[in-house]
Amino acid sequence: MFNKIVNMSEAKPRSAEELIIDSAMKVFTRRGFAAARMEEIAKEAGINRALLHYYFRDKETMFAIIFETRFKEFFSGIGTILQSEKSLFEKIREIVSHEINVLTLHPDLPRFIITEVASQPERLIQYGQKMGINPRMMLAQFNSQVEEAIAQQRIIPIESRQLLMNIMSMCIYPFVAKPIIKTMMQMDENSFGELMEKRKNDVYEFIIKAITP
Amino acid sequence: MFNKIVNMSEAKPRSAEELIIDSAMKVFTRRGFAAARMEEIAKEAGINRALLHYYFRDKETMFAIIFETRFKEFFSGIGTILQSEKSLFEKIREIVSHEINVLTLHPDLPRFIITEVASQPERLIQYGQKMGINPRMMLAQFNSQVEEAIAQQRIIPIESRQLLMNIMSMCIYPFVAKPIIKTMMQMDENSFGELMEKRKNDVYEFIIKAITP
DNA sequence: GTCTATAATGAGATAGAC
DNA sequence: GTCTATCTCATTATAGAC
Repeated sequence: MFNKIVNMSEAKPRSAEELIIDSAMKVFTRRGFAAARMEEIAKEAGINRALLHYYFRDKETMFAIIFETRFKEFFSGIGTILQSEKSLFEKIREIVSHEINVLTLHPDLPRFIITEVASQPERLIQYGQKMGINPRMMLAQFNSQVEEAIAQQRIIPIESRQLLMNIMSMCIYPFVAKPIIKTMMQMDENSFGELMEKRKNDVYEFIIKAITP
Repeated sequence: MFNKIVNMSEAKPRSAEELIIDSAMKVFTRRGFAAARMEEIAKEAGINRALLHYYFRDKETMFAIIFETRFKEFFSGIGTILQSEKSLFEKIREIVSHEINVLTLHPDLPRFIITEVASQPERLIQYGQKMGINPRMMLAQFNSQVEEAIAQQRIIPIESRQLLMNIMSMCIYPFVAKPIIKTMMQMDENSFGELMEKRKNDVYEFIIKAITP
């Protein structure tokens, strides 16, 4: 019990395994698989290179674990929202604020997923079905919701795929291109953060204005 | 003269140097700097590995040449349009169709630029000024154009940075995430192409609808 | 479990023949 | 100019002491 209290005020002592996972997450995300160095992972974890191989057989194995985690972070939220029972407009609001919230915390998540999927597209199908993601269903539901809204003239005619692409693009791209945007628009970390915070509402209103009759 | 005619019907015989450049372009773009292999570049050019070093000192040098070319492809078009004397609406239409046209021809261009800039942000400034790109001016002009349109109530109040981000996002992101989108939406190369062709108009109208009072 | 030392390999770069 | 053979080095992976 005394220990518990001490641990609450101190930084919790993490196992080597946890330290490695955390470090690998950072390094793989920052550099991508090919440019990541086992040395850098070990260093950031504060342990020896050989220990990486003790816990995880090799680089590929480590990467697979990291990729799966990040893959979930990237897809599970949006999947849940798309499949929920919310109304179309509510869904759009939720997607926008959820995406921008998550990506504010993990700005380099989408670039990581995108580059690694591009370099090995099999992974998308492999991990997708491994964690029970069914794009067909997700999209079908969104699609019929859009069709219905069009039929009832609550929104103007628009193809649901284009609408979904618009929504996702406006949320995700600014983070994918963050280094470019920051430089071009001469923003520091803070002003970028503020712009994204404000963007949650701006993008939502932009979309609603675009699709409302 | 006879030779000329023959050459016109045959594939033009390209110099080793050109073959290497073409191949390097493909391989670096496909894999990124870190994962690109000199072996693969040589193979695709149909020549020997040593010859790469004869024409271009080393991997870094080769990459710099490729990167500069692709950097221009990515930025010069948009730069020219932003700085032109066109009206705001014309500008938006031009940006959208120009971007989608270029990226249809070079779908993996933005992913390449983005990953390589992310891994070495100095390059952005370095190459940017090397080819006389001045983001401040480009954005300032677009900004005042937006402000003016707002003042004259031709468009609703909107922050120009957000508007520009929306435009660029909707054009570029679908190509950045192409492998993901194709899989999720179960499209083949053709249907993706058709969707993008249609997108030129869809995105333009989406934006206009969103900003018109 | 964690380290040091070392092996094994992969990949970039150079030397030198033709 | 173009190739084969070789060198060098960085990096992953393993063996074995503690």
